[in-house]
Amino acid sequence: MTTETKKLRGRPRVFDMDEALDKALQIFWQRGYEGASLAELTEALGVNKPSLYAAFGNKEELFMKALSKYTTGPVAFVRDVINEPTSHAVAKRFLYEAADFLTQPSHPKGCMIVQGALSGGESAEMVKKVLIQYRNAYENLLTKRFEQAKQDGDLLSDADPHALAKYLATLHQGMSVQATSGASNDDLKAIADLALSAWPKAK
Amino acid sequence: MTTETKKLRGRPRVFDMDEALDKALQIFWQRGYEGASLAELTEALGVNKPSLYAAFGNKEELFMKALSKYTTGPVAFVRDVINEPTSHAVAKRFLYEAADFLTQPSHPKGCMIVQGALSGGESAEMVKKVLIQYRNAYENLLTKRFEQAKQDGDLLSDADPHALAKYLATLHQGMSVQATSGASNDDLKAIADLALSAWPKAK
DNA sequence: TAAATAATATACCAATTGTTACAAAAAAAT
DNA sequence: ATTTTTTTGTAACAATTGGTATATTATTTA
Repeated sequence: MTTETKKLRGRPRVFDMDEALDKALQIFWQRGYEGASLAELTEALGVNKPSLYAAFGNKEELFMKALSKYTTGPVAFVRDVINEPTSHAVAKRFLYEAADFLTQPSHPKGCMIVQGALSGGESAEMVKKVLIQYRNAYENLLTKRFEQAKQDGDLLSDADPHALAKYLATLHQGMSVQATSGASNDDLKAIADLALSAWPKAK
Repeated sequence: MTTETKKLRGRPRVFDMDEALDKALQIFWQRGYEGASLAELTEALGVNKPSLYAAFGNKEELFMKALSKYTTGPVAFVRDVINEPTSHAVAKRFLYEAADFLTQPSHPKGCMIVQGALSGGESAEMVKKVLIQYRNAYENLLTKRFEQAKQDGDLLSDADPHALAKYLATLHQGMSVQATSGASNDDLKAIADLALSAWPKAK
């Protein structure tokens, strides 16, 4: 029993918070933080503004919660990537799964962490910063994995873990832009293959 | 005499259209289409709204004109890239100049054609489309250059010009995101070097 | 000097932005 | 049955959005 439904008093909430957050995620994913208006959000969620504010706080908090759901939901798989046995396998799986994910027709194209708030006005500043942190966090994860690969002898001593991680992150971010612009899964796979041919050989 | 200053009648314009457009470009470059408000634009240009509208049309037209200035100004150099003698030289110069340009401290980080309107509300739809066209146009330029390289024997017959062009475009777009997120010139150069090591050898 | 022309500044417009007061409604607790 | 608690719906809020009407000012032409 994960969700302990304790008897709460007061008028019961008419909507499911998790479903609502999911719908908010879709909107933010597609429109970006500033591009998503509260009118569109409440409309899509089927929840009026006071209820939305009571449940999630303001727009920024709603975005952050949707973002959190994004990282533990749709893109949770990327954390497993580092468990591949070799650095090459890590890179390959990362780029291939990115290609699949970014072009999936079941949800908006591209990555929310990349496109959620790249540019924008003053009001998007905080969201922008947080998204940069998310991107850096994942990049650091890859860096550490490739440092490990060096210790394993899987990467030669002249390999640069930081550069390799940034290379993959850059490709992912570029592929995200490509996907949003209409690139197909095959297009991205071809890019991934080309990119992988640059991968340093093991000893 | 490029600018024929014909005697116009009526009250003379108090601001320089070219300078004003340049300032608008900076704002759009940094904020994106939707993120740039008319208040910020008029403030930065030192021109009040009626004058701005009389001179450039509405916000969308102003953006398009700034975009046009962008392509014939700051990023005009990318058209020369295809004149390099080999496909590898084209790729190298493209990525290196991108690294320099995207991190230059004299103007906003990143590329306006990438970040100008990746996501956004309904009102940004047209701008979004136009930016995609610009990106595709340059990608096609690279594709054609690499098709030529195949005919030249500079690329082997199994090379895929389309994929190579998309590979470079993707790297550029990813590097643009990286630059906006704080990556340094050296970071981007290291990415470029790695990316170039994937380049197919000539016969 | 007067007429014609065009850009200026102020002040406004309706529509939308994110956010909230407030009263009615629905449940549990007393 | 009444109180307490919480959510709901309506309706509003000030601020900002992109965009203009209008009157004034500055210039050239006649």
